[in-house]
Amino acid sequence: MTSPRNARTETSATAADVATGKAPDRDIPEATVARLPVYLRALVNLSDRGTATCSSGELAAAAGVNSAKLRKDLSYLGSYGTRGVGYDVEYLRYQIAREIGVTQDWPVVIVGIGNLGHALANFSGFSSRGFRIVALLDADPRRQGESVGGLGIRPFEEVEVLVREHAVSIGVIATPAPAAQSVADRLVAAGVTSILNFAPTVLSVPEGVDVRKVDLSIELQILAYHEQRKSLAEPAELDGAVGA
Amino acid sequence: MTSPRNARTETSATAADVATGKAPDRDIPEATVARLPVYLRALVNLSDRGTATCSSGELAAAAGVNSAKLRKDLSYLGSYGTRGVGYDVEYLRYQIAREIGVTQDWPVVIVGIGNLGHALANFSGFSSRGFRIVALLDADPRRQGESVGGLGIRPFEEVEVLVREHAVSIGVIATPAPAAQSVADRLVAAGVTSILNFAPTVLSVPEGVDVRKVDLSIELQILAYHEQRKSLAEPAELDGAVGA
DNA sequence: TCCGGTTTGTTCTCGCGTTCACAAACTCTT
DNA sequence: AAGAGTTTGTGAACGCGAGAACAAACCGGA
Repeated sequence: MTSPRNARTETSATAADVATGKAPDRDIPEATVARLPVYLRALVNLSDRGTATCSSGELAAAAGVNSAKLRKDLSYLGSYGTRGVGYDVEYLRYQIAREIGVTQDWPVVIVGIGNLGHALANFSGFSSRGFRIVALLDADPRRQGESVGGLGIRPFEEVEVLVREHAVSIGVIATPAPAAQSVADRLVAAGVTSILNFAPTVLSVPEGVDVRKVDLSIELQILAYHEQRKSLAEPAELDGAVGA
Repeated sequence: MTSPRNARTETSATAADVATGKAPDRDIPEATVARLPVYLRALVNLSDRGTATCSSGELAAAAGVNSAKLRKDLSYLGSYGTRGVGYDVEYLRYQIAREIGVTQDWPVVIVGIGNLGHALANFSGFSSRGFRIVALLDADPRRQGESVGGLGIRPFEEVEVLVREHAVSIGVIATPAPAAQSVADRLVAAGVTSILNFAPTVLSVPEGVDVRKVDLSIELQILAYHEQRKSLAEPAELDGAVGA
């Protein structure tokens, strides 16, 4: 798809927008940004299934959201639908991918190749979505040299060289919690400006650096809270086991 | 001082109050619930370091949030602080743990013992926080029998027996995306009412079942979006309107 | 006991996000 | 060509959460 402009109306977006791939708006709400990848995946699924067009209701169902919310989200990107018809799957898919930035390749380094790091290095969902793992780093000499997913584990000391060499701007931290902050500091110093942190600790980074946190135990604890609420609200099975 | 919370129920919550020590209210905002585990971890760290009391400012800094937000969050649980002094670390830690529900043990099953499942099974953050992995399930016969973290991998067919036997209410799905929905259906049918889903797909579950999603590639895509914004914004600032 | 310093708990305001509802716009049939 | 049927895009209302600001409460010293 070198020129994915199908039937585009000349109403809203200027011709230069589509030609150069420039985004129409500059301010997309964070909540919308977080949902765009979900829409993108739903569109890829529809595309693989051979669907050419879809309505907002169908896409919303596939993405697991409200259709009104989906339409409003898409409206921040531009008017890519056709009233009375719906959305062209391929066209919308390309537009969202371009907006997110996954039409280009993002080199990524992973630091901390323990159990989780292994899983991340082997995770196909990264490479299939515009992310290319260019280096695996670990401070433990016993792990260095080992090969995971066709990539050798390098000493963490090489982080500056590798980040510069591959122009890496996104780093993944999968180290134990005590090491995470110093790893983050070194990543930032090397030039990384976005960090995905799996270590269960709060990272402090300078202004301009984005950090997203994935905390497995926190997710479970949130579930536990609601689970506890359920069992307290409906003590159907256990009778009167209240009180400690 | 009087506690007319949201004068909602005429049945005062003081009944359970006396039993459990101070069973609080019924309506804690979701945003607060999501932060309670963070506070809990910060308190555990403080406790390990031997700190006896802390102010809202200190705890907020350790948790990476605003101090006003922290105090407001804690106020939903009750008045566990002392004005002019701060919070007793051990006491507040217990109160939050009890509120979340991690003072009791939560049996958990993990389905799909691939790379990620292995990492989850070995993840110490689960067992150290009230979650006990009671079964590892996989549909692949070649994986069955293998032992991970001292626990054998069982056939997925045994899910009903294992869930009933251990009274499991929380399940973790780490299967490939195509299998996730059927696994979820079977988990729910077996009695699981909370699911932590790592598969990159939208799960549909009946009313009353909680699902939380952890999607690694989505997190990276959100970072990529902001990263793209940075690289688009910065070069333009140095020299206006660089021609394409 | 009284006073100054400190910190919590709460109220108020503001902005963001969600949802409803509907006009605009498109297709299809007659 | 016109009307009926769909579906998008968006304006407006509403609810929730974030943050500032302040009174109430507590401790320690004199």
